[in-house]
Amino acid sequence: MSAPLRNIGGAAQASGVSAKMIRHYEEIGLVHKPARTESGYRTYSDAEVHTLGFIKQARNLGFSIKQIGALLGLWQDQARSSSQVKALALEHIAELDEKIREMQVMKATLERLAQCCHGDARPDCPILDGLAGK
Amino acid sequence: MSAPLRNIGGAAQASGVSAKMIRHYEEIGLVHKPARTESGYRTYSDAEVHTLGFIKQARNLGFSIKQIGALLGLWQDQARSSSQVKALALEHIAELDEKIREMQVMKATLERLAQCCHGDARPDCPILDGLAGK
DNA sequence: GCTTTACTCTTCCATTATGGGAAGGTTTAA
DNA sequence: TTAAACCTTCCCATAATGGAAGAGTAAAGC
Repeated sequence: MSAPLRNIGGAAQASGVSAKMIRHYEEIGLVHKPARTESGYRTYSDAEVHTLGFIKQARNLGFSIKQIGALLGLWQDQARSSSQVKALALEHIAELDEKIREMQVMKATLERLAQCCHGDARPDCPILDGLAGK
Repeated sequence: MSAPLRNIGGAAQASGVSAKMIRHYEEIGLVHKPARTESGYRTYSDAEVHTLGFIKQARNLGFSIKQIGALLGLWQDQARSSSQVKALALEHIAELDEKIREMQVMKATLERLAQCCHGDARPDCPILDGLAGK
């Protein structure tokens, strides 16, 4: 009962990361180069698939690839302190918050303009006027 | 008192769009090719600078270049109906809303994980556990 | 064993919007 | 006249993902 090895399609299905992205993550050094069969096919162990799943979860939470690299380093570092991880998470939360706020401002401005626009067959339009700086 | 013509630097300063981006917008056909001096410098009229300012405002509200192309078309179309503009705006509001919602979910999930993390010198960390799918 | 089908391989191109920089010509002001 | 401040084009880079082409490989059916 050796660890099951999968080629890239199986690893993709098991981890939720597309084969395309797995190759990409390898190319940019986010994950180690996997073993290859004699004919050159990549083969992935359970541990490698698990790592890909970790990356997938982190992407789902909006972490950048750079941040994920740091998270992976901490994950695999037995001597990490949880404060390091928490700092990364809080930093990302702050980024999310800023982007959310920016978009809420955009949305509010647009809604205000849209509310003033009668939205019928006539050409005059406060939305365009607003964009034109009037 | 003919209309003052500016070269690209002046147009950039007056519109808030960088010279780099003005050239880019020209290249992708978002704005018309401006006149050139004998030596090849672009020259911009007030109307062209105004158009660039329009684009800048639309970008500030998060419209995509494609959407801005449509907005510009409507802006310059005397026969437009305000309902067309409003439809574009509402569509974009819906996009913003969706992105905001996605990020709020990310943020809430992360905050929940971070709250469980004691954030001290010990290595055990619910954030990493969460990412690892535990 | 042969054929077909489903993988996989690499390499290149595209996306979105923006910026940096190099190498060289022009304008302007001292 | 020369130096600074412009401008030109062209190429490259970002972040994350996808697609397609052209060629090799694996597995299943018959």
